[in-house]
Amino acid sequence: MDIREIARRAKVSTATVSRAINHVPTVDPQLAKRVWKVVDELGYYPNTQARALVSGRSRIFGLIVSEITNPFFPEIVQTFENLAVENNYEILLTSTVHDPKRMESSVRRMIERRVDGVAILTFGMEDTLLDHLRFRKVPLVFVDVGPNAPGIVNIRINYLNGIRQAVQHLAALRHTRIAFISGPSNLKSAIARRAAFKTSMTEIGLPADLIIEGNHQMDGGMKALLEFNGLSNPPTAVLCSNDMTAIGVMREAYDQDIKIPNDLSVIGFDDIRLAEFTIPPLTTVQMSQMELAKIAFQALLNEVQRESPSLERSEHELTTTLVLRRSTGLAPPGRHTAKPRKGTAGSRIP
Amino acid sequence: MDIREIARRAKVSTATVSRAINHVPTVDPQLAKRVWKVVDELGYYPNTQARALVSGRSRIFGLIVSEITNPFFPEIVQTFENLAVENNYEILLTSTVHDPKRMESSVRRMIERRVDGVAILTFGMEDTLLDHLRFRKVPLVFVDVGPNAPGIVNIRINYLNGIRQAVQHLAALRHTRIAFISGPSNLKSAIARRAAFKTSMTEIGLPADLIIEGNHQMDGGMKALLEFNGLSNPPTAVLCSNDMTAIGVMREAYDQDIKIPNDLSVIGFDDIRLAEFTIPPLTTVQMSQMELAKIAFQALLNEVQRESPSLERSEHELTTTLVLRRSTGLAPPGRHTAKPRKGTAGSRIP
DNA sequence: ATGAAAGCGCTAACAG
DNA sequence: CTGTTAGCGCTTTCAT
Repeated sequence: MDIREIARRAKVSTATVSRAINHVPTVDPQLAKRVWKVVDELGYYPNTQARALVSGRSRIFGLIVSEITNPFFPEIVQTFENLAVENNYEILLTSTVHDPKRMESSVRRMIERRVDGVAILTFGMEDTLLDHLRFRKVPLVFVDVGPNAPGIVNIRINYLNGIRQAVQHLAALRHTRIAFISGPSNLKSAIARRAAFKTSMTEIGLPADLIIEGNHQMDGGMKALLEFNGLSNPPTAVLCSNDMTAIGVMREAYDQDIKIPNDLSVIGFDDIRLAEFTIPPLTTVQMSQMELAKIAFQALLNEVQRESPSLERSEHELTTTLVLRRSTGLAPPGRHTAKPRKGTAGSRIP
Repeated sequence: MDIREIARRAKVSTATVSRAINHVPTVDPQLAKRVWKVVDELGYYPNTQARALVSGRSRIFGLIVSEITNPFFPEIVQTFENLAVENNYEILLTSTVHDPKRMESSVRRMIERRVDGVAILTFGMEDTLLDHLRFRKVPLVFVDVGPNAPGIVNIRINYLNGIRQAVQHLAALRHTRIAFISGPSNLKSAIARRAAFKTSMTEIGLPADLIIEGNHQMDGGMKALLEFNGLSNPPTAVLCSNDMTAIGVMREAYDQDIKIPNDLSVIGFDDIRLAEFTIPPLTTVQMSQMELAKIAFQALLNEVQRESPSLERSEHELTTTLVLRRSTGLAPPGRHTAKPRKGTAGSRIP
């Protein structure tokens, strides 16, 4: 069942069918009605492959993420899809799973399917790979910082705003020993967060000397808390470079029978959906995944709809902000002496 | 840059280029080498739209889920994508977000993009919608139960196995007051789980009288626990129809200062990634999302690679199994008198 | 083993 | 306003 079949049955030419389907205003309403009638009767759906082939636009946007199982991404993917549906786009989702081969195949898949634009929401991607996309003039959107070139859209994150709020929130609760568990030191976004922490502490005259490098995973948070507690004067509050790290801290605290927020305050970063469901609910710096997805999608759409290619790279800013839940509280009294802490909890069943 | 450009530069016909690229064995190795050289030099990538148009196969599998933000799905999507990459397929991911309009658009999108098969991992989809797919002879895979028709693959879940293990685990820990929080009663999968619970209880001579209907969300679990605690003889263990419900129970227990597992044992269902990260880590019935994705993908691939259309619907079974973590323990002593429970925890800061 | 050419389903000139 | 027709980039007979 193709456009000719429709044309035959509606007794018009294929061109008219095409025009009717695409709502070209010049077509006679009578004919249009006839065409639509047949279309509906036969359950005809245009073949997008053929459309793409002739029009040169696939109406597909690529979306490259690190891994979908990373709780940071589902919300983004969902928002991106919602916008795609609204705008008659499809989304080609690929994940790099931190594997160079998969990064390569992601780019290859984007090119093979002739996507109209790509949002790259993964951190750390070879520049040479991106050149393939750039070479083909595929509109690109980056987070944090991408190559400095025309037609490339950049979403800059204001990490400082939220992290400053977090630090000041803790200070207001009379914490002075505030620690930071960073992300991997080869991640731009992690570096920026740590820098924002240092700045925020310095601003209010507190030393930013309690910093341990984590890995943005739960076990990194667990290990870091263990280390902090080995100190003669452990922190009373811990700010984490992402939520998974904070969850690790809370888990380790649970195992050690350290009460949150009474004995220890914890703040995360990202505000993944899960943060609402932890025990206690996690106070965290929100980097709105919905906002991020919206900005990225809209930027792509602008780029595609623009007649003349944009000559300058554009910038967008996404700010971060603290959301209070229940993992932070007043600094424990007598905080300058290490509180005696129990060992691991007793044996469990089974 | 197209196949003709390659042909010109390699001084062969487009047919030969096509054959070389597709590794047709009859092509002269010399020529093939020449073709590949040019392909690599120019960074040529075949246009999949054109390929699909002429071959009639898009090499795209559709994947319909309820919502990507439901923690049950990311693992499935990731596994599905990994398999797709291995097999040179692309995946068209759509979510219904429980909206009839979106269900319709999901089906429409699948048809427009001419997918080679669809895995429907969402519960509750109009049969009339599916008819559009069936009509076009698109291979379909369902979970639980789909329409009984040729060429439709069915993945049947053995709910009983895991739920029986859960019930018996609790019984072994001397629980006799075991409650169940079900899912929405219009969901086939939820009904099946509740039935499995009843069967399992009856088998060992325990009454299955403590059942409250939840909603597969956190708040449903919270409310249910509240209700149970209003009883003169509240349960000492709660089995939940899914993990989010269990997380709600644990959250409410935390608010009520009920200790898990000391005062109350909790078991979930699904074993979403998050279950490992709760406090305490959640004992739950695992329904392997990886397995499910693998079965679904493989079934689709089989269907596509088969020469003659299969005449009978095929069945696959996925079993469930209990995974022990730390949310279950011995029934509290003197369980037949309601343990006095404190009210909500004191005021919190901020 | 290779090439010429038809055609997949659609859109967009161009003609009328 | 409508129809005719030339391709979009590729695969695949059918000849050679």
